[in-house]
Amino acid sequence: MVNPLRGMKDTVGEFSEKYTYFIENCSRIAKNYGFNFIETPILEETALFKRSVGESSDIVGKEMYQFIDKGKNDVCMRPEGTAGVVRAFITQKYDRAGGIKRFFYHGPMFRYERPQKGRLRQFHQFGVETFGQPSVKEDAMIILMLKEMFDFFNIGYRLQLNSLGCPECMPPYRKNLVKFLDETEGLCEDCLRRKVTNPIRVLDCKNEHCHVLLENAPILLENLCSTCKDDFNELKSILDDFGVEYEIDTKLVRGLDYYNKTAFEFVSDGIGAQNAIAGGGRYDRLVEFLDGRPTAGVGFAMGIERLMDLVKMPETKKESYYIGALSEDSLLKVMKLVVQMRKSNVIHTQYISKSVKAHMKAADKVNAKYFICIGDDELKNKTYVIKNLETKEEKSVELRD
RNA sequence: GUAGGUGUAGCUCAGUCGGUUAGAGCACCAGGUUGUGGUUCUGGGGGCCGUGGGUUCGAUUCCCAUCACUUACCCCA
Repeated sequence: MVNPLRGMKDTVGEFSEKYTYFIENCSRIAKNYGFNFIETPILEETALFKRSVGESSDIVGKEMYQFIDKGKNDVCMRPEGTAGVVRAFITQKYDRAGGIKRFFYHGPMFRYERPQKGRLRQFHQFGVETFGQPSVKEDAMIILMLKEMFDFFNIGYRLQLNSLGCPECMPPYRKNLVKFLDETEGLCEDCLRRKVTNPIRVLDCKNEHCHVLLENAPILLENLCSTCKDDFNELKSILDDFGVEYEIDTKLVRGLDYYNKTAFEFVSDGIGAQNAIAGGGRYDRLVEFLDGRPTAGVGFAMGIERLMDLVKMPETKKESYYIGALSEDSLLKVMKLVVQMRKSNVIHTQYISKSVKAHMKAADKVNAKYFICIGDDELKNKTYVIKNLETKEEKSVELRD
């Protein structure tokens, strides 16, 4: 027997129904907010992810499905969605055209990690990206959109907010932080490495000992330039106005290198240790890092698998038909009726003749609302009966050729 | 990469202090007098007890190894 690879799951059964339901409704809401569907390739040049997600990130450092293809290209299966969308934005020369573009996407992402609850090697994200809109009002708007999606599915969450500053205030802060780290003894190995590669991520360290050492570290949020500070305050005030609750987390830095200014994460309790259900923020420099014209960007991604346990499907109302044959002679007639009715209805059937009772049991099994059976009597009288299985009402209908 | 937990029917799990033919519930199929369902009743199919080795007269059970799944660390969605 061939098993699926570790950390890879089939989309099938109940999960498949929820998945479709989720994508359909998120897509609908995103369209209402002015976003258009985009799909980018799963395979991209490795350089794309190295330059966008960042070599210092764990994702690029150790979690990528990377290989050399038959054309000797160094390629990767995408570990996240933003890089590809930004690349597509530049490929289409939208950066040169100017204006505002909004995209939503969904599909599989790949990271070579140890699977656990809420973490797979192939998982699925639904995400959005806005290009060319530097206003913090857009940041607020996509958070409101995310809230609307979660509210639609009745998913509880906590929103955590931070600001990562901009090219004006981040570098001096970073210098400050590195100085502090240099003076601090006893940091864990990872932090010593991060101090060089990406010092901001030291703040994010889960090591308890490091936590204690970092208590007096300079705080990013208190060292923002006036523009960043104003923007962050405006974001908070908009969210207040819309009644969106949030927590400020000065240590929220996120694992990807491309974020600046607004960074946020939606977390949910009770779904295991992997509790981030959505994350996003602003990435105003990313387009130019990837050789496009400087263009502001902001977006988020949701982890679909992590949300599926929290999504409850609405009661589906019965509406399908079941049509069965009572004799060998009526089988063909049943098939004709089935094909004709399938033009506008969901029809279940079976290719064998059997008793009314057996057919009705089969009709119940597929959750049909209406029941039709055709046997020799029906062929002779040119009529058949439609039975409503819920109300038990029966209605006679003419059987046409 | 590290640590714990679990592998028995399609699914959820019992069980064997080592001993004849390995069980239940659910699901599936058939039937309950010859054309009216869901609940019920009866019957049926279906298991190399994860894999390999060791101890033993005898292993699904004890021991070792291995693989898979799972949870957690780490990191993230």
